[in-house]
Amino acid sequence: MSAEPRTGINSSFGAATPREALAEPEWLRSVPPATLDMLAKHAVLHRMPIGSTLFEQAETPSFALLLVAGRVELLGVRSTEETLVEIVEAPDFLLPAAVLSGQPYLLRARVLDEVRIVMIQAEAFRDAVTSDHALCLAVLACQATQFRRQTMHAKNLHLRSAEERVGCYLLKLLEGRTTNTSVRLPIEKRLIASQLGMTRETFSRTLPVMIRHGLRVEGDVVHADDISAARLRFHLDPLVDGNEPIIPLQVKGK
Amino acid sequence: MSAEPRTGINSSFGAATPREALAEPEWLRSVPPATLDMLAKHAVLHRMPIGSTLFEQAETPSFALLLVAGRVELLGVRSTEETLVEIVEAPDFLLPAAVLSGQPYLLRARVLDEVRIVMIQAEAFRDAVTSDHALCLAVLACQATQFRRQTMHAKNLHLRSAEERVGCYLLKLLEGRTTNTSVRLPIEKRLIASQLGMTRETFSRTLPVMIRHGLRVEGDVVHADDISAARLRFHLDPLVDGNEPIIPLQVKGK
DNA sequence: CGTCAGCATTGATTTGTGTCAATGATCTTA
DNA sequence: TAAGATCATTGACACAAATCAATGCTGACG
Repeated sequence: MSAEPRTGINSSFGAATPREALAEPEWLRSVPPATLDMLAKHAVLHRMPIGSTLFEQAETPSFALLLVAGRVELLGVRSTEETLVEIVEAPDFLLPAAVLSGQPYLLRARVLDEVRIVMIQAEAFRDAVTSDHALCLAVLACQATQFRRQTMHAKNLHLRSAEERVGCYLLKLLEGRTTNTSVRLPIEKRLIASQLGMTRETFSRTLPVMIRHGLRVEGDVVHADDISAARLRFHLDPLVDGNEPIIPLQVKGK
Repeated sequence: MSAEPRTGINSSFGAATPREALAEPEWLRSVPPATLDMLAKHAVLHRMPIGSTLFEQAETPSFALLLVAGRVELLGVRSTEETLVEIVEAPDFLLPAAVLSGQPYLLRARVLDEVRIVMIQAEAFRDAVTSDHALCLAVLACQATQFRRQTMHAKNLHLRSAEERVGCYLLKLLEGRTTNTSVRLPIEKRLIASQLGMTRETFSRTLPVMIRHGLRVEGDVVHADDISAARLRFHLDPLVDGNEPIIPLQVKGK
């Protein structure tokens, strides 16, 4: 493995207060400052280290958690088994569905990167959503995007073989950089494996196979020996691999 | 198999016009009549037979589809493969996420029962959501509930074996009726199988095994020979098997 | 600097489910 | 009522991926 640590793109060391943090996500831009003030009044800004559990399955949410920096994995749990259901990247809300409906969380949330979160009292959050239309639209946009991500994830798992999932994952990494012919794996292999719905071992075994299709992984670096060969074998599908941004609709008078 | 046909509980032959249909779902109650009028003006009421495709994957939605009676399956498609992602039961919206964001559908929608749907022009729907807070909250509640259903489905598939999924499915059917010791399967076995994420063959093979745990399936009837034995082996979990209703928050003035 | 914990790799083996194929049951339609 | 379609069952088999197990690697920390 290489020497330098793998850091996320989240250097956003900005925000020192909840109010500042609430100003960061673009998709909260359209929310009136007064509403954000109100939310901030019932919120605290927190920093949590890797591996911390933000909430546990079956817990009833007492806060709405706005992730302002870092990544969180959402896991379905059954005694000792865990299965990754989604990875949330800042800026986004963590399972707004549970908070809004006041129902227990269906998943466990664990910190992947070091994260910064705004914890907004659930009651205050619901009040804000019911009293401010713009916020309601923003949350709806979050929820809609997360729903589609979950759908894509399900399709990826059920419609592709392990090998294809790995191939497409690597290919997608490379497509990001048009110029470069090699990329760093953004996270540990065990996490990629769980994201792709397979065991570490299977992932490990699948990597060498990729050489046959023009992709070589050494340590945590991906080399595109023959990217057209890779594209020939693996087909990225925007309906599975797409990155869809959160774009709230804008309030309109009647 | 028994002689009598299996009919859904959806006899709601009510609504003859879009406007009437929009008045039916309880979770639209809090939406001002004026808004529903406006939606109805841009909508048509349609009836579709079993097997019809309501929309195709990758299509860009031109209508918001409100399911007022019947059931629809949402399928991920890859060439000839299909995988069931969700089953939507009336009354509910079909993939509001796609309509709101104006992005292409990620799934194919196919009619299970005969359905009745209100087709609302997408643009009119978005306008209504951006101009009426109550509707926005109602759609948000739909979207949130669907998100949680999808999460439960994912957990069911990944955290339980095929046998457990079948057992829990049958057990859940029986738990509905406290009095009775036997129930009809509500849908064809092939559909149950796909709902449980397995092939017909596997489902077929798993049924006889259930006898060991006090559940006997003959034709399309489930007999609870020893329901406590079944409960001992299979554990229903509200975080996986729960039925959560759509309950929108109510608009509140500032 | 050595020890220890977590990750990664590799091999041998198992196993749950899918696939393919054949037959029978049931329902539909002419 | 016969024919054809769809669904269900059953068996034999294949195979992808998980599991178990052993080893090496890397990085953290006293």
